[in-house]
Amino acid sequence: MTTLSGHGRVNDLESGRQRSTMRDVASLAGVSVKTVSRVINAEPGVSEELLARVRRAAEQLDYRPDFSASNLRRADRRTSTMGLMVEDVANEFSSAVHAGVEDAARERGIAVLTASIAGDASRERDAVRALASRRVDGLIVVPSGAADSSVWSEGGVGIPIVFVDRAPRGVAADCVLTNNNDGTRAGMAHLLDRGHRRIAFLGGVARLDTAQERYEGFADALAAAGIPVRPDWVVRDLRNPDDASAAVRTILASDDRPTAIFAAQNLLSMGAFRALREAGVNRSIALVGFDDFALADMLDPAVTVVAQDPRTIGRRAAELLFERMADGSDSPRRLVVPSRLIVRESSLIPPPPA
Amino acid sequence: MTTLSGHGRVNDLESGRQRSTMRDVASLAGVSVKTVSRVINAEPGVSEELLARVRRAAEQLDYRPDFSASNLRRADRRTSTMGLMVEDVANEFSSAVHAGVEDAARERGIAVLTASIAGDASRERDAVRALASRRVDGLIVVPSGAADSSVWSEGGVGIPIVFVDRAPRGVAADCVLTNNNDGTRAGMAHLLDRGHRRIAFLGGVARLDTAQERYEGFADALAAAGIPVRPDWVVRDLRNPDDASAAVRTILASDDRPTAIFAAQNLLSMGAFRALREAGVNRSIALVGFDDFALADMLDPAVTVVAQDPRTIGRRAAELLFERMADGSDSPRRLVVPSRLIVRESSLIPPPPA
DNA sequence: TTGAAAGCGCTAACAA
DNA sequence: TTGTTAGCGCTTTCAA
Repeated sequence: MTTLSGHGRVNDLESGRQRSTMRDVASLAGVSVKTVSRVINAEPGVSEELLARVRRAAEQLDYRPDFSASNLRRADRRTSTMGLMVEDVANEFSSAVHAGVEDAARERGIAVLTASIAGDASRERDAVRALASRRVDGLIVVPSGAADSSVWSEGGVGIPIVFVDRAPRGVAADCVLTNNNDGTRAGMAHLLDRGHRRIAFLGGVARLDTAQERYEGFADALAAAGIPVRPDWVVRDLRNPDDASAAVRTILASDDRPTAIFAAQNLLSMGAFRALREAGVNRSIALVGFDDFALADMLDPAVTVVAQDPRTIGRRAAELLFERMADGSDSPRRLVVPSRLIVRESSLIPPPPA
Repeated sequence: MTTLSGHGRVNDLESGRQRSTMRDVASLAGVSVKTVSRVINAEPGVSEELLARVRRAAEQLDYRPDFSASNLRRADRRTSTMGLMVEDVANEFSSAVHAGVEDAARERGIAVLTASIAGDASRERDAVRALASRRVDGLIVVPSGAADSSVWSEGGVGIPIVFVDRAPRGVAADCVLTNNNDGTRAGMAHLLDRGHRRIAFLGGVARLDTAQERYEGFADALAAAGIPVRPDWVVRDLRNPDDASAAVRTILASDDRPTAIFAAQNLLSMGAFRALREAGVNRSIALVGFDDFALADMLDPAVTVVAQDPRTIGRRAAELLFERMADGSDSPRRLVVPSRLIVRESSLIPPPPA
């Protein structure tokens, strides 16, 4: 076995191979199991002497309490474990949310189980089942939009859930969101202020509220400026950077080019930037993206973004979940973590003189 | 409670609130618990009729097996849960490893608990304890180097561990590594081929084998070319992009500048690039980095890297762990996932004519 | 302050 | 093919 044995520990032989139980500790300390239980759980009412004896025995046997056994018998049935379901743990936004969730969870001694669902409905179902079977105390979910909301009613039964980034339609639940519409309007206002009138829009999976709200923010901003939406400059349902690059190439192929592009998500901004650069127009067509991303400020030109704060979003979601688990009152809460416009260079490109 | 109840399901009242057990299913189906257990675990030898009856009852009650109870009784005591300890889940390398681990784990129905340890020895200890108490079947660890290897002997007792990226000193265990020395030499050979003789080195925490091997690769490459190491151009123990930026600024401040820089880690490459760009020399001093990173190819100039394959590393580590859990033979295995040089533009900058 | 007995939800071992 | 009994490691309940 690669199982590590205790290098240089005194009692290698007794403790090394076999996991010791409370009973082992009890018999070594010469007390009852219940006394050991009291010591391990820091319950009051154990004499100093026994306390010391039990501790020593536990140390000697390298005793580790068994969460599942404890949980099984315990009245509240808490596992001190929560689940986090995201699109893809390797994605910059998801992993920042994850980090925020971990921060909050660690403070409370709660462990985090993660599952990437990759926009796949069946994986979404499987993940819920897997987490439910492991009796997580709660769930934080960035819904993929692939599965309909029934997953959350059938599957989530009995587990408190907090949704992040977007709530599935028709399910009233706690959620932590970004102000998508306002954020997009702020980005658009900035472009309009700089004289842009011909602006293209690159949007994500339209079924998601997030994407929908950002599109509406775009449309609202144009409407407020008295500019009609040009359907040929609006491409939605884009799923990855390559989709976005292709969309930009198509738009650029026309004689009638926009002077600026709004990309509604970080992967789309990256894809758009790539296409602009490959076409050699990265310094002549303006770009604003929703979501910040690493090195956005190091590109040429540095990309202006409407930045979300995914780590804070994750932390708030976890805190909301813990409150939920504790009180369980019946009014779903909706938290908005504001976005902010970070003006860099890509939006400062003026429209060409007509 | 925000706990979701089954929207539109037939048996909301029975199933909604209370979690049902095997006993509930058994009594609803009119069979014994053991029969239900057989059905749930797909054991053979149950008549078609009872099978159907049990399944219907389970469905009706929205029954979910309880992993911890099952695990408690089961002979092999497997929890079908594993742990992953990384520096920081939000880091690009870590999260790619995580994704690879998840890929392999999902195929086997194993859930992944994650913990970020942020190079903090006490967090490393806490995480091991937390995971051990939850009885994970195995552990994949990217050691921070902050804690000494005793964590892995004291703490890891009884749990199979696979180390990734670097193995802690003095512990013989399975690990999955990159060919750090070779990779670095390949990057250096490329720079030397292009005529560079004055090359600076930016290294990570020197205590880690990874960083040490990369430094040795650098030194070896210079030695082979008959070039002495210039101590003022070697900066090690850099922990983040800012450290790297500062180091580059210091190096640039001297009259005697290098013509190229080798950065031994992705965060350091980013920091180095930033400093070069801010000094306006990003197009005149060559740069090669270890580790690829998002948008490296979109920078100006696109950054040449020695790319690791962190997702594959994660997958291989998980597969190695599963083998370990299954067989448990006693020879630690060491897997090397090769890196490869991706030549982009930053290394094609020639040294200025002497 | 301490401990004995029962039982959490499930599966192993065995019996019918 | 089906069911019964015991017990996994722990906490609850209650008695000493």
